[in-house]
Amino acid sequence: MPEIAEVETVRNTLKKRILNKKIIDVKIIYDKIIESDKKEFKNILINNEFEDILRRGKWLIFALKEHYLLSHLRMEGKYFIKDSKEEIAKHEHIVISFADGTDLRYHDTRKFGRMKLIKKEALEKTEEIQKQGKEIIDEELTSSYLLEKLQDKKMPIKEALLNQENISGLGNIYADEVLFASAINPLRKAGSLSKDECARIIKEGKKIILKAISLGGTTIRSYTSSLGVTGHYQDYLKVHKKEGMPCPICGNVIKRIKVGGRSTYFCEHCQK
DNA sequence: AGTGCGACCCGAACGC
DNA sequence: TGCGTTCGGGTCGCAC
Repeated sequence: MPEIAEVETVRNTLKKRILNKKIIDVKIIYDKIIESDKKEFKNILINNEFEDILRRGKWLIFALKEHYLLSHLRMEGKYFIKDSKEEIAKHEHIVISFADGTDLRYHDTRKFGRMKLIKKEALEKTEEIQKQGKEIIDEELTSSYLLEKLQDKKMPIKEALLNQENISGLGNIYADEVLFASAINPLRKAGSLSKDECARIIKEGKKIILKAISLGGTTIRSYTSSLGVTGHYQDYLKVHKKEGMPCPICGNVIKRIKVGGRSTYFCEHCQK
């Protein structure tokens, strides 16, 4: 699933449902999801409680008493809240049971998601967190910052936007949308962008992501974020998944190409 | 260092 | 209907 808008939606939804409830049981059904020690995972979680849920880039960060549980949903990870009495469904890999008779269940069809338990003081030293670039919605993200990150890079700008070390929070869908809104061709060499073009990416990126967050993210195919929340940003997509359809600005046909192995949709006429 | 590609997984969509 | 193929809202690791 996750791009930043979806992860933020999950965070906001879960915060209302699971904070400060005592954890009484943990079932690990598919253990490769957990990158840290599996025994410790259970031991630390049981009798603990979630005090808060934070986010850094696409990482969800569940705050326990002395630890953080880092969770990355990758392509299709979802969280559901269910009655503990309900049978474990297919693709539910981690089940965290609370004292009030409800479960937080991690569901991941493709098993790409990852979880990792760390001590609180280790957060800033944790590689996954530490290497994240400034967030697309961070007030401190400036065109000079982006210009410097892209400097000398020969890779296509689309690929550079997907690398979370440059800017964090954009994924394949929104990268296409941001480049379209900024009138920049996805194949342009990242290092060739002007400061003004960097400013456009930031301005349009913020606008798009904030709107997507307000709409609960994007639902493509049957993806619904946790708890059956369905995003509605897909109604606003201008180029992504629109191959063969007319460009909403000039009417030319939207093209689909591969960039860095990922499907990329754009308008040749509007994006030079 | 930079780039390209397979791997991780599974199901849905697509082509015949 | 059935069957094989392709592809994907992400990221890492390995080979050049």
